[in-house]
Amino acid sequence: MVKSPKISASREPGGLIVHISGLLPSLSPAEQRVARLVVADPADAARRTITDLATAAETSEATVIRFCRSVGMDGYPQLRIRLAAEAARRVEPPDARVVGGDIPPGADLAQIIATIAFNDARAVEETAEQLDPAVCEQVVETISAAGRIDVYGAGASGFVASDFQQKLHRIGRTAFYFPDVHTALTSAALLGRGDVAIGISHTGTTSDVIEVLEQARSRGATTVALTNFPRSPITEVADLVLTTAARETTYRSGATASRLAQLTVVDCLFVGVAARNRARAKRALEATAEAVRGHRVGPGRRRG
Amino acid sequence: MVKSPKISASREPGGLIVHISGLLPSLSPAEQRVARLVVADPADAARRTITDLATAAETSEATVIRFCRSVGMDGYPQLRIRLAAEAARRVEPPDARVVGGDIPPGADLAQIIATIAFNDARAVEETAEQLDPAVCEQVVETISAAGRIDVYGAGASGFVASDFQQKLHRIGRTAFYFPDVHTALTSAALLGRGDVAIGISHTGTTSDVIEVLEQARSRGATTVALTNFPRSPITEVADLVLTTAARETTYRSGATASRLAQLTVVDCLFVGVAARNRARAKRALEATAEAVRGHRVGPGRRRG
DNA sequence: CGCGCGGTGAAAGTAAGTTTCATCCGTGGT
DNA sequence: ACCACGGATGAAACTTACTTTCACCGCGCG
Repeated sequence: MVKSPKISASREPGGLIVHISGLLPSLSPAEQRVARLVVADPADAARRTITDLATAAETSEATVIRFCRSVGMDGYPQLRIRLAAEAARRVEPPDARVVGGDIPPGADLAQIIATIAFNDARAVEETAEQLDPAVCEQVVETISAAGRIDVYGAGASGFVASDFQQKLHRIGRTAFYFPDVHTALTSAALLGRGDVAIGISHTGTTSDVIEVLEQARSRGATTVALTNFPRSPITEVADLVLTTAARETTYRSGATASRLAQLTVVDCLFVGVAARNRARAKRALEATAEAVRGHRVGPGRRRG
Repeated sequence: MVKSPKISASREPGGLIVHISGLLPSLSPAEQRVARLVVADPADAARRTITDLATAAETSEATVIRFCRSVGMDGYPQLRIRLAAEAARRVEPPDARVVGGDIPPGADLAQIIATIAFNDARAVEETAEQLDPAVCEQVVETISAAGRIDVYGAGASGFVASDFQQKLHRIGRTAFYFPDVHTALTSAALLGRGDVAIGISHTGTTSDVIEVLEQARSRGATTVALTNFPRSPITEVADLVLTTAARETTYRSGATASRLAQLTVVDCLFVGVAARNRARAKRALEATAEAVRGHRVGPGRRRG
């Protein structure tokens, strides 16, 4: 027997609610009561059980089912998930985050977290957007072919430098990092053609790093700079320049966003180098992972 | 009878999937099969009936229910609607980025950059979403009131630990970091009531860090853990637990995304502590900035 | 060697969703 | 005025989905 008209809602991309309210007048009174509840608060409706919803609409479960069919659903469960999905989508769009700016003086932790995360994520994304793949490619190539790699950085950028060094080392490249300027200078003096010196400085004005890069360059090494400012002094002593895109909020002198951006770049270079020789990199990584295995304890399942 | 620990997922605004993947290693094998299906395609899972899902995971309905409870849901229907909601939200733009997964073997630099940046940014955002402001608040408070702060971390997490130490130090808090386990243990043994020990470990299974935290705790210090896995061993020796939300691609053993996530958390804590006493923090920051001024060179800035 | 315990699925039990059907009520034809 | 008719509706039967219980298995530990 031919059942109800059944309006197709199978693919109502964004408009289940709209769809329902559209055919609201064509529904029977009892179904309308259900429909109104659903339209008024989809998320809430999705949470209810069919009996619950029926009671709320002062009707029977049967009517709710009929309503489901009327709007083109197979049954109640399907309606439920669609409603949940619908409700979730129509929540966020208008983003009310504290964009870009500083952290307001009276902010609570939740606000602080949202702001920082937003800026950090932003810095990462924007950095990626403005990174020049061609330059990256050259850097990757240079590193891959290098006899020795020195990574320089001071202060906050020192962590990044150190990190990069460690990463390269893990995939079997000969890389160094020096926390101390004198040692760094010494090392730079020993570089030569075919070697690489990478200087990291957010501001691009850190004289120590610039000086070391200069030294390295004068010895014939290829120099690479990673900075946030494309025309800062450090770029003048670098053969290849990579830039980050971070806008720091004044309150975070630690240069956090910039550091995340730097790490992202380092990461890209690292993966690029590793991808050059998958097999070798993989072997090296596995070996290093194996090495620390003894320092791991078993997975701590639920507390017994 | 006391049921399982039940990690709160009651309000996991955007991070159900993240939450689940964090809990993954602490689940039993059969539950892990279910979890993997769910994480792989939440929308699809939401469409399935419990029997269907159980079959797909080659297990019984009972296990699926157990899985629901393990991740903090009341039952299967609740999981279902949450998944539907989740899935609806994460319909990423038209973008066909290689999400979460590995970098394809033949990828060029541009692809690598896009993928990494996407995952990194994602890790930062998701971490922020699932961070519990209340716990952060407690940590901030503890740090603010602490006589001494020790930050521990090994390997990649060591950089983060070191970074945190340096940041705290810059705003005038007495903080230490030790690259060496023995020294760290020694230091931990000297901690007491009112002091804080912070242990950072992505996997939460680094025995060195756990050991040190344990030592610190036995001396009466408040212990804080920062890890990606809410039920890993490290959480058992921590009074306060903060979690990151990073899904690593296998090719990046360096745990990059996780490190960005960790840094974001560190940042939040740092700003939180600094905000506690704006004046003092500001003064300290200015003083430290002034100190390195001599190491900066001229024009530098922007397009100088 | 056996004791206990976590993990597991079969099966029993319960709740949710669906169908059936009798009733109600308004309508229009006689 | 009466009564057939048909749509709307909810009670109850029925089916399916979800949840709980329980016995078993395999494994680590004393």
